[in-house]
Amino acid sequence: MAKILLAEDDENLGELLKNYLNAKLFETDLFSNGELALEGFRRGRYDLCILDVMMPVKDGFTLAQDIRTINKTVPIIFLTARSMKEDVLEGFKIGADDYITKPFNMDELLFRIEAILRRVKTDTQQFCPQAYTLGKYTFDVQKQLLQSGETSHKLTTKESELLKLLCDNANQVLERNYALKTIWEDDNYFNARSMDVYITKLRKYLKDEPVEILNVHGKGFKLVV
Amino acid sequence: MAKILLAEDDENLGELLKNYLNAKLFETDLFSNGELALEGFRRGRYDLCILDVMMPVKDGFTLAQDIRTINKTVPIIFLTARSMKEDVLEGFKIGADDYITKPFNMDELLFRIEAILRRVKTDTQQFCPQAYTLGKYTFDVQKQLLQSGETSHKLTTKESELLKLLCDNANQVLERNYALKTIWEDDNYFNARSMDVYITKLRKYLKDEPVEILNVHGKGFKLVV
DNA sequence: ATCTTAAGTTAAAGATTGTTAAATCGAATT
DNA sequence: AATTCGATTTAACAATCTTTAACTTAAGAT
Repeated sequence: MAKILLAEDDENLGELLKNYLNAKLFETDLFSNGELALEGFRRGRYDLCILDVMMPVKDGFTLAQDIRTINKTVPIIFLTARSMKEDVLEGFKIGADDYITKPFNMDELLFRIEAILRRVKTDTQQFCPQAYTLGKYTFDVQKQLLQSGETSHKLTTKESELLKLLCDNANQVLERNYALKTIWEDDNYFNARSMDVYITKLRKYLKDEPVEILNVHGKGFKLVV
Repeated sequence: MAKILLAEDDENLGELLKNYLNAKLFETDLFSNGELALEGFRRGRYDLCILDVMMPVKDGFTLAQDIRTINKTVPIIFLTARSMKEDVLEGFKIGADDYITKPFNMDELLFRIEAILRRVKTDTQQFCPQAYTLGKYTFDVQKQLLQSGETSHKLTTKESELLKLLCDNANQVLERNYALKTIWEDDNYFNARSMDVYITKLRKYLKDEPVEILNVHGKGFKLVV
């Protein structure tokens, strides 16, 4: 989840924004002036900054420049009191990604945030190599490979997806409808039967291992390790 | 210098914008409706699209969606007649990077364009090198060359385009229909089979490398590095 | 105990993908 | 205009993946 630095001296607006953004599943830290915000920026790792232009102690533009000396790429959005053209252009010169004039619509701000993060994110998606240990096997999720020194099985996509879900929920019940919606995109009778077939396949791979796929009647399956 | 696609049915405004942007050292192509613009997009390589929402034949939103099926990342800015909130939110949902309401200030548009291009540029500098590393090979996209000290393969255009898409989406699923629309311009049965042939070719080049092109049944392919 | 529903297993059917080779296309050259 | 050559598409067949079907077994309820 993206972390947002919010610098806004108006306490009411600041809290309102923070709550709104947090409700939208962002993690927002609010600072009431530019100095504090800069300190906060040094301390934490933020994915995006929203800076009010008019603030006591250190205004938004100065703050932005300070942030830029620390981090040249973090997206910055300015909030300006009204459409002061000079302000706007000044902001973009510093390297703003966007600006919004007060009063503004929350949804619009949200969409602008999302538009910017989307652009940043598509390239930041770094792969996280995932591997689980199942008895003598190592399950490489990326490569869809179940391998040990002696033997190895190349898994099909569905086998791999299902095994991954089971591993993610090891020793817990993986609910049928959740697995079906996640992997098969719809939980109907036929997909459920298809899933049963794949459970059988996985059990065959793991039959000599000290792990077991148990059925929880009417609920789902549990991988016991 | 960045190339801009401009779709605007109002001839006066369109020419004005085009001249302004060209004066600012962009290379701008103007299209007077959505159909022509889409055709132009297929033909040329653009760094940014500016689309009027209200256009005859094909409106801006439909055009944007068509463009997105061909290219998921090219920045899009909408021009809306007035601040129609629904329009705005709709636009962002499609994946707009920004929008501007008419009447607008040319300088502001320019700064917004620059802000977006700046971000795209830093991203591409950081994450999308012109060359990828695949095992012992270096894949030079420009030169369509897959080379190592010992061996090197000159790739054909299609081989190279497909490998580039796979590299861009490394460790993620490259969807069949996306690849087909991007490289083959149409996803029909025969193009799909043609793509399969090229997957085989690429696999042969990479057969001794620690990278692999996996099939995701019914979805597409995944280059695992 | 009996009944109903869920799950297990296996095999076949259906669909997608892998591979190779031949046919076609298009640009460059004769 | 014909020829050549490489690139791409089409065709044919093989292999693999997924779903469906049929039948069996197990679990829970009456």
